[in-house]
Amino acid sequence: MTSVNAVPAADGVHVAVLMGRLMEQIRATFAGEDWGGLRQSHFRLLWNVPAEGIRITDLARRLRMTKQAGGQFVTFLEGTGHVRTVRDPQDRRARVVLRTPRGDRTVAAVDARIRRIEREWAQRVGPQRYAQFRAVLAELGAGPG
Amino acid sequence: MTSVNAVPAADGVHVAVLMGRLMEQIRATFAGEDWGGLRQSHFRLLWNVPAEGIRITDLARRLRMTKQAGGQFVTFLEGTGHVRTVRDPQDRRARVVLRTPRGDRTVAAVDARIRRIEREWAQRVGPQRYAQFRAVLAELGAGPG
DNA sequence: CGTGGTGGTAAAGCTGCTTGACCATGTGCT
DNA sequence: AGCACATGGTCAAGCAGCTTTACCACCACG
Repeated sequence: MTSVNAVPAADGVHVAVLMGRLMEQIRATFAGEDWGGLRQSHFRLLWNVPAEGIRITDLARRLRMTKQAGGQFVTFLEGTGHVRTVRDPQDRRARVVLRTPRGDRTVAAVDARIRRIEREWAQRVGPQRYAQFRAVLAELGAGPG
Repeated sequence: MTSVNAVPAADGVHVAVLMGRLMEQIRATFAGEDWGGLRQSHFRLLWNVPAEGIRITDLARRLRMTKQAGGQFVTFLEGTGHVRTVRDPQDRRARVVLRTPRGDRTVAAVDARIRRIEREWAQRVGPQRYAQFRAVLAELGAGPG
């Protein structure tokens, strides 16, 4: 029996490895399906474009990347028709990124697909245990910063 | 009370995002410290070199990357003195990768650092809840394949 | 022996970024 | 009105962490 303060890491595999494996399961699932040429990085960006639109700089800050990187992804997704951009009338320097109907559909589809994966996981470990798992994950993910 | 089958994902943030945030916390922690020029990818490789040694091809398969990529990392870590390689006397084509004492120390230090992060997390959500979280994570990470 | 499989390397290319340089527009001050 | 400085965005180059393609060296077999 381990002491009360012990973290049950004695299996020799630490959290980073385990989370990496879970992430890999998601990655592999999506990689094995046809998502019209979009990859995870694109989903991540698209997912962070709110309905009201957002400036490239703000989007980039949200994703913790440079505005240049943000701009590259926006250009790509504009080419595939998932977002469009308009000049901000209040500030003619700024471009506001908006999701197209196609972008909306993609986001909805991705959300649904992930929920399906979560349901499978919940079944594997039991819905209640999964709910607890997810609650702790949310608390830790909310984080100190 | 949610239904028995429900996944508590209604916060609109899915697992992938949450896990990404946790991984980012680990990444940022290591990035803010001096690890002698080694990065996460190097730790990952080093961590998968067992005491008895391992062939480059087997190491690469373990990490689910090509043998070429494996070879590149081994070359790098050989340059930094964290691993050494010897020709397999049974099969002169093969190179066996072994950790040096320096490599051993690094692995131990990384393990200790991660355990410290885990202890912080356990304190934040409570040791018991963290233990449950980690158990579920291990089960899901063990995976179907 | 030769024929095919396996261990490894070399070179080029791709993704997902970053850094640095720059221009255009906005904001505040005088 | 004029100027300084900040901010939004783009262009070009480069780096990390891989993959693909091509190849050579050695092994195992019949």
